[in-house]
Amino acid sequence: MTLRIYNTQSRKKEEFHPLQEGKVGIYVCGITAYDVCHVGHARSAVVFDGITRYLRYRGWEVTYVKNFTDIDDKIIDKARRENAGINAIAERYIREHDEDMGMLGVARPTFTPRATENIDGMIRLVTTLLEKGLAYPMDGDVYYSVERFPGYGKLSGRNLEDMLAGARIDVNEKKRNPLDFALWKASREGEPWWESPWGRGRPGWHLECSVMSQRYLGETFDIHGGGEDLVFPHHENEIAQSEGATGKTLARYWIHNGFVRVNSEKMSKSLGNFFTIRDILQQYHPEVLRLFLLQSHYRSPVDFSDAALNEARQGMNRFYSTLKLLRDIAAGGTEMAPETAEKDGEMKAQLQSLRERFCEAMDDDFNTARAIGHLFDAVRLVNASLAEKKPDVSRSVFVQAGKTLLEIGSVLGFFRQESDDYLRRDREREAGKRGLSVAEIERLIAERRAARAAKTWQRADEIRNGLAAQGVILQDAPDATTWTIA
RNA sequence: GGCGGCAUAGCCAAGUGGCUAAGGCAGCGGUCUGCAAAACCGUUAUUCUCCGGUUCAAAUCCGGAUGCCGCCUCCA
Repeated sequence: MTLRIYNTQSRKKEEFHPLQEGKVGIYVCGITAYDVCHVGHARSAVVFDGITRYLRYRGWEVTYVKNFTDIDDKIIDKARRENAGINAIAERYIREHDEDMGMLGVARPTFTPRATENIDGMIRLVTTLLEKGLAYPMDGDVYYSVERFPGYGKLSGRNLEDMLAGARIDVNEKKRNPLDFALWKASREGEPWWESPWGRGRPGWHLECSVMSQRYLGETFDIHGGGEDLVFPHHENEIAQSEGATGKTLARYWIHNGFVRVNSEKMSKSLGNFFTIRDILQQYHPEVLRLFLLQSHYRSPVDFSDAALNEARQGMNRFYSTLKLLRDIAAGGTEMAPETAEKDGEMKAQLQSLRERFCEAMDDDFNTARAIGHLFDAVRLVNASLAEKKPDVSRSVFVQAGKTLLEIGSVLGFFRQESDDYLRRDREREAGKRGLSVAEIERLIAERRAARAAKTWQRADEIRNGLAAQGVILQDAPDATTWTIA
């Protein structure tokens, strides 16, 4: 089976073959560290986390590089407003980013370089571009001359004439062509600076990625990713810089994730319609957010809402409820069929088929939505066997089913928690949101158990209906009553 | 103004030329249950925004219309 990836540059799905047998190099543009991350950042992180996990699951050795932009206008502004150093600002938001991503279960990239650690490399790259006649200095700035790079526009499907025809480009008389972009900016009063052959200044935004990707992955590497808003101009400019300097292809496959929307509009800082990751994780389990994000294909827009998250929550509860059943079986607490059960072979075949269908879906441009569908199929299969009075599948095969679910789920970053803990935390969180007291709920349940034991059904039903009116749903089992929030 | 994307059930969402149009949420009927809930079984799109075309065959390809969105300025 071959992995196929939609390449932004060709606008087609292409077969993926890494440059080096058995190894994959991937570079993803990270955040500018000037504020806390919102759900849009979470999507990008979760999508590329899933992609790298799958590439590893498939057996490739993956080097995953994700940078931090720690020198930029917005960081400087923020530092000024807060009367702090830019390092302190960047440091703070990088730390917060790492915390958020940690909570989301995003695995750390192999390397997380920062722009300011790579100034020397950037100066060298600008020097090369000047030597090649692809850039020109102007009053302490250095600009890239887009007309001198023949492939300019190839990633985003634009050409210079069309772009110039559109009148929305600000005029800067220092530039020879309005589309030229700054490689190096002379520093103004009070701004941070580094010494350079062109005077004291600081790098333009696009430069760092060209330098850092080459440093960790080489002149040509396999996959370059980021949010779709980076296609133009950021990634187009990276190509111009890197390929202009080396004469070699920068990245062989370009992957861009779609936006998170709110009421059909892009979630963004400037529109002010964003939700921070940490706020959402107060309301929902991280895996619920992951499920919400991965239930759509990574290139489609996804509309963020409380209702949508709650649907994902119901789905995740379905997974964990089944995992709990399987875990209880593994612990030996459930009476089971003998090891020679008649349907063992069938179940084993289904489990193998689950693996295959999962890989088939993921091989088709990381179709996590389809893959998750298969996971739900497996849940139904297991539940159906367990629903029978005498399951005709033996314990060891159910144990195997649990392992398979955990194995496949882990590729998507799911099922990282013990099912009992997950379900308990879900109850408590949801009760908290509604201002309900867990102790009071459990007291009423105990009272109802006594009523049921005494067969005073009226009182038992009164308690249950009262709780149900508040959204507390009871589930009576022979040995205990559990509860959940609707 | 230039360039591009999307439109599938009540909602979310896979499916990109040919078997019964995945899956989730919600709903309905049944099994189970003291009654419920969960789970399971069944059911909910003769049809994929609309109009034309290509084809033996189209949600899937082509043309047009309508609607929504994005990039072109910082943006995941």
